Amino acid sequence: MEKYIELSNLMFPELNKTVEDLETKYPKRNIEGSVTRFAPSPTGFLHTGALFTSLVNKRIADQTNGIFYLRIEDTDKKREVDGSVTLLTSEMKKFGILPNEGVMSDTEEVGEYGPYTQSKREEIYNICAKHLISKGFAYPCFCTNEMLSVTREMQEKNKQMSGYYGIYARCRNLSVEEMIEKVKSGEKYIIRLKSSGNHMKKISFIDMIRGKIDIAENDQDIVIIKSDNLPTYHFAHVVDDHFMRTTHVMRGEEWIPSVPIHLELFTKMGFKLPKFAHFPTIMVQDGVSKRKLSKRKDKEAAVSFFLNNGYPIEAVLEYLLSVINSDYEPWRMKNLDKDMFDFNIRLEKMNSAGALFDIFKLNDISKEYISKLTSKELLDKILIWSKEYNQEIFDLLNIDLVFSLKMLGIERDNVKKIRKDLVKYEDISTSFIYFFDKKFEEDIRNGYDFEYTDKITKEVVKQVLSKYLEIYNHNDDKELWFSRVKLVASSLGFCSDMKEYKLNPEKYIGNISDVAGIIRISITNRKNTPDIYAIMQVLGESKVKSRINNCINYLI
RNA sequence: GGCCCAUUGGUCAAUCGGUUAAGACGCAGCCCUCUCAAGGCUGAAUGAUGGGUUCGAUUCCCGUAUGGGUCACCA
Repeated sequence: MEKYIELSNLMFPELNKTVEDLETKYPKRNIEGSVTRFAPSPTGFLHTGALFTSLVNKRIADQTNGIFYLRIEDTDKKREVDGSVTLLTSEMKKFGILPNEGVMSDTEEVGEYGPYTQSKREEIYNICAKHLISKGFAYPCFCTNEMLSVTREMQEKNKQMSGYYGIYARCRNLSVEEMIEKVKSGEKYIIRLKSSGNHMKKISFIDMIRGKIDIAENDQDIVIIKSDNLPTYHFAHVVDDHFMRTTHVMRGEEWIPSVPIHLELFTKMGFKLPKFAHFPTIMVQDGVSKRKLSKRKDKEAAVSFFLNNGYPIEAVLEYLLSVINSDYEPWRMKNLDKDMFDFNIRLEKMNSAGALFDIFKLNDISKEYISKLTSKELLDKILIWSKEYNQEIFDLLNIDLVFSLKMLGIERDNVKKIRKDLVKYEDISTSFIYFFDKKFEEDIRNGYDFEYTDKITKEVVKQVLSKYLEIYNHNDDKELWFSRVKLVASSLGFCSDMKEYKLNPEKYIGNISDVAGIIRISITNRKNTPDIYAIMQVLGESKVKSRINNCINYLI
């Protein structure tokens, strides 16, 4: 025992703080609620899976009036990407996933349990590592990378379990005297856990989503402090989640296999275990098989995909909520006017199988969401979005805001007929583009999209437009307007009654919908649009007339 | 390969041993209709597989198959 203490003092001569000091400095939190965290590595943008993870953590904390904090796990300096923290925090903010504590931006940390950036916590890890060494639960390992890879190759050749354990853990069998000797002589080392586990023995832990999980004990002398003096994930996780007083460790299922390591570490440190929950991975269909959402292959893997395309934040969040707990949807249908966060998620209800990312479902939720907005709300949201993500749309809408508002109000501010053709804000640039003169003119530069037939010839189309223009009155109400269209139809040999037309199609050149279609194309150059009367009302008399006139001229 | 997790329609899924196996998305058809969207109605489509346990199994247990994860001085 004495010897271990001597060794630990030799390895950390400057360090005189103890684990007890840390316990005092980071006392148990005086709250009832759950303490959860999101702990990403600063390796780039916010991944969709990470958004899922952070949402659950956030909700569990909020639902219990607990604390949700953000911790940055930057112990791998090689993989770190500049600017990630700024990106990460700003993207989380956009989705409304604000931490109560921890890293708020790349320059700001809030809370009494920090620092919340792992690279700033070296001393804390060292104190804990020293503690382990002084107890004989950890030791310095002097093996070089070359030695380790030789061992690994041999293990592979002999089909043995790879890793640093048992007889392969050369340095664990060094006597303390030898260790002291080597350290004194300045030999380079890293620090390993001295595992006392038995791989043949099973232990179990309770996962809040999956229930009891039986798994082999850890017997690997895993590295806890690397040669750059920073901890590995396993050690940092145990130390941080203890001293930040996390009650619920909730992370992706890829961590399940390393839980035995964590369990041993918690125990050897004398820490109380937090509760664990491991989320299923969000998958994507790739041909016939499923795979993890991949940063490189799948555009929807990055949260910026939703932002760039103008998916309403609320829709993305609702979609995620429905993946977290599938009873969210029925709840939503029953509680139309409630806030989505009035819904309490439950870990036990979460499906443990990996869910496919379903863009159709997201689209549907998004359509539904947008359809419920008033035109004023919609305009405001699109303006906010486009200002940052789509300057062209922003400029177009700003040409005449009153006009834009009317445009978005078509078949909207009327509960009976809700349009659901807008999936995301970006769709403005396709489905509403003909409202803008500049864009419309560009569009017809290559001609109109009329489809001529034997009966409906270019000449007939021209006649329809001329006749329509002749009797058009902008002040008509909708019924009057339609009766005039009927008049145009019957005067030129079209049938103005659909039922009659279906009975005797051969008697007519075409029907009322052909006439409306011709007018539609002359004004919008689209075969499909919302109510053509409403469109004309928004465009105004002079634009309508000049567009029809232009079209007639084109046909000559 | 070892270990771990998973497996109900194309997708998300409900069922706390007994159901005509919900619902949603998507798909198809019909109705409504100036086109589209929406809406209404209808439809096709599901318990991977082999054994147990049980009066009875989608539900519990075991094997097999398939998919995913993990075996670093990365997280």
